[in-house]
Amino acid sequence: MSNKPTIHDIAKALNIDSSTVSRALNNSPRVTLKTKTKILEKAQELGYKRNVLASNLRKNVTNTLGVIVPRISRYFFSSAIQGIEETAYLAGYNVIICQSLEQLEREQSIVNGLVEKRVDGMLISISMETLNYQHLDIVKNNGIPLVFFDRHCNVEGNSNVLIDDFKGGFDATEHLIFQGNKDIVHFSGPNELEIYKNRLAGYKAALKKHNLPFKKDNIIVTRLMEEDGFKSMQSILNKNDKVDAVFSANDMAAIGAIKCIKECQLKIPEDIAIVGFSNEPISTVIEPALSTIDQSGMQIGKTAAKLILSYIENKQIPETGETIVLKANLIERNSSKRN
Amino acid sequence: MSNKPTIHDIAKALNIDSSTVSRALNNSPRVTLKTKTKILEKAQELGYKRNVLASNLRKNVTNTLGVIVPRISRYFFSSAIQGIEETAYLAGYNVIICQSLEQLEREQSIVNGLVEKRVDGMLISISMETLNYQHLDIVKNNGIPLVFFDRHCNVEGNSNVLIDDFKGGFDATEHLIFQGNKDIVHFSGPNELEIYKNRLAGYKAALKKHNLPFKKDNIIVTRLMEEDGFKSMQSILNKNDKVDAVFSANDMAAIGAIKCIKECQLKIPEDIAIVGFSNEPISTVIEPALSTIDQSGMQIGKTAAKLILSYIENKQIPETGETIVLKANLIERNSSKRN
DNA sequence: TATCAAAATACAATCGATTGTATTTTTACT
DNA sequence: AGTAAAAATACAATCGATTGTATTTTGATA
Repeated sequence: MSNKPTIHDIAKALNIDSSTVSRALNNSPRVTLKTKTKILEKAQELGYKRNVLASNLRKNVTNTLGVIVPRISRYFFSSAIQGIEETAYLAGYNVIICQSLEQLEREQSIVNGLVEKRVDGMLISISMETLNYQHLDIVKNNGIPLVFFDRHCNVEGNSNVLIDDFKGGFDATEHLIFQGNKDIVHFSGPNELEIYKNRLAGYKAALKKHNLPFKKDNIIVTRLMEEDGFKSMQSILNKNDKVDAVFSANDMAAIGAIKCIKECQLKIPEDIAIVGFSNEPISTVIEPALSTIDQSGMQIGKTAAKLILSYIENKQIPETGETIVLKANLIERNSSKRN
Repeated sequence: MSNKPTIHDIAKALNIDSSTVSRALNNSPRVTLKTKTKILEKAQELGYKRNVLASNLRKNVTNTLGVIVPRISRYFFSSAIQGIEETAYLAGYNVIICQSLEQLEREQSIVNGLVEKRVDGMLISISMETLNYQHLDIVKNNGIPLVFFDRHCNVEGNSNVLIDDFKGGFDATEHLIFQGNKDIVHFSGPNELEIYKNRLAGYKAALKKHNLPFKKDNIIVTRLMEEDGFKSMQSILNKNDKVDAVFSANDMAAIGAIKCIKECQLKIPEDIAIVGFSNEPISTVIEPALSTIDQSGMQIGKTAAKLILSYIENKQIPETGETIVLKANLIERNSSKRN
């Protein structure tokens, strides 16, 4: 089929055995230096390239990580992927990227595909539709290390790399309270997802600490797209004139809200103050600049990659998972700072 | 090593040959329906999963595309990757993503790695340092189809998916001229890159058409990061008070320029009008909203993926490459529209 | 020089699926 | 029933590298 030289060609040319060639190319101490150089020269001469497929089959590894995210083009995820790729590259691993597009069914089929492809490890940030986790059992059953990042599930024994969503939610809300706001709406995401649960819990805790009443009506659950934020804001402005602040569980919805408020000729933060979550680049550009919780996708990605690489290299997944929680810091900008 | 069932286990259990099992699982017409169902049932019973590594070795394919971009987290690239992934997924392919981080050396090593890994096809948007292309020869030499997208190189026989950079540059510049601007600066990127050459050429052509003089000093070449745009704008404001508009070869630099202009208390577009390039989401959020050339990463990605998949499926790379040029349309926003 | 341990290399099985060819079984027709 | 053609299945090599074991070679020592 192809004319690519193999170790057998090298062996034949030098009248030695292919096992010796293989060992020489892998720099095994079992081959004498003289033979090694002879073999390396011949390999060079023939333009030999190792067939990774054959090697992988024999060794049952792929030097590949599988990564599943809801959507690659979301800044948070693309920067997480960037961190994963950089870390994996340094360790000699490649990264297969897949996107669930927030669909459970697709996530399931991707998981199966990656297991079939024998990735050495898997990193996942689950979709908004992922409310049960059976489709992930297959990963563990096949002995493939699995690390969740950001969007995880609350299951004992999993390994996760997260940011401190509770503290983020708490700080964001408390900051709004410090600025004198009393009636704070929270834009939340699907509340089956841990991250949104925890941000909401932080919000509640801050209200409680400062003796502000928790109103069920002040929680608006959507998918937190920009349009969702816009519409949510519209409905607030239509029915309740007491709301003086919004804590949005992500930046995109916050930006939708800002656009809505500006269209209504209201002032930010004087009429409505806003805090977002994620510190996407866009948050420094909108006017007023959006206060938000800094969540470095890059750092999460790097941490998650390091964690899974450690499992792979040690050939052992800890029985009880590890969870690494990264700091989430409030960045105060003009969308919430009253003078 | 592992206890995973193979076709041999199925064969043994049914007292037939493994070749028949293989054919049955691949739905070959050479196996009778009765045997097929028997085999499928047994496979199900044993929890058989095909070993893709073995299959790949034998068939010498990987069902994997390699993608190289300068940086994953740039919106244009992440949306191109999104398009590539979606298209590849539908065709049953996975996508390995690598980033050159604008470094030639790293790009070289990535290319070698992907060739070694035997990807079935490769998509690349070259780095800013990529001024010669020898490291790409190995791709063709190994019979791997290669498609450039966006950042390509001007080499006969390559296949490319591009947008119409010349027209984009021309339209952006002419639009500024129509708005009454007479002294238009152009922020350009490394002029070895075709895309920047072409955008510049479009700029020049528009000036010429409208009998405006081309001034060498009005071309500022940087890497077009946001800081570059900021600094370039600073130096313009410091030395030349006649400049009335900027056409930036990307949005990030344009945004840097806008920030600089606003800091200097000048008005956009009254004092300086600005047009960017790419239509990144951020361009709708900045104030004033940035006029720009719409360049859908998603569409470029999808088109490029379709093109390379066609080469792979047809097992033939056209001798003389194909180049697909997608439309680039001007979007007029407030950063350039004078009333 | 003979002997033995150590070093270097060869042998051969293996990873698991695929596929061209050979053989057996079935089917159809005289 | 006998035979040829067609269908189904079995055999065996192959993809290319890896690795445990066996064999040969080297070299040191008596």
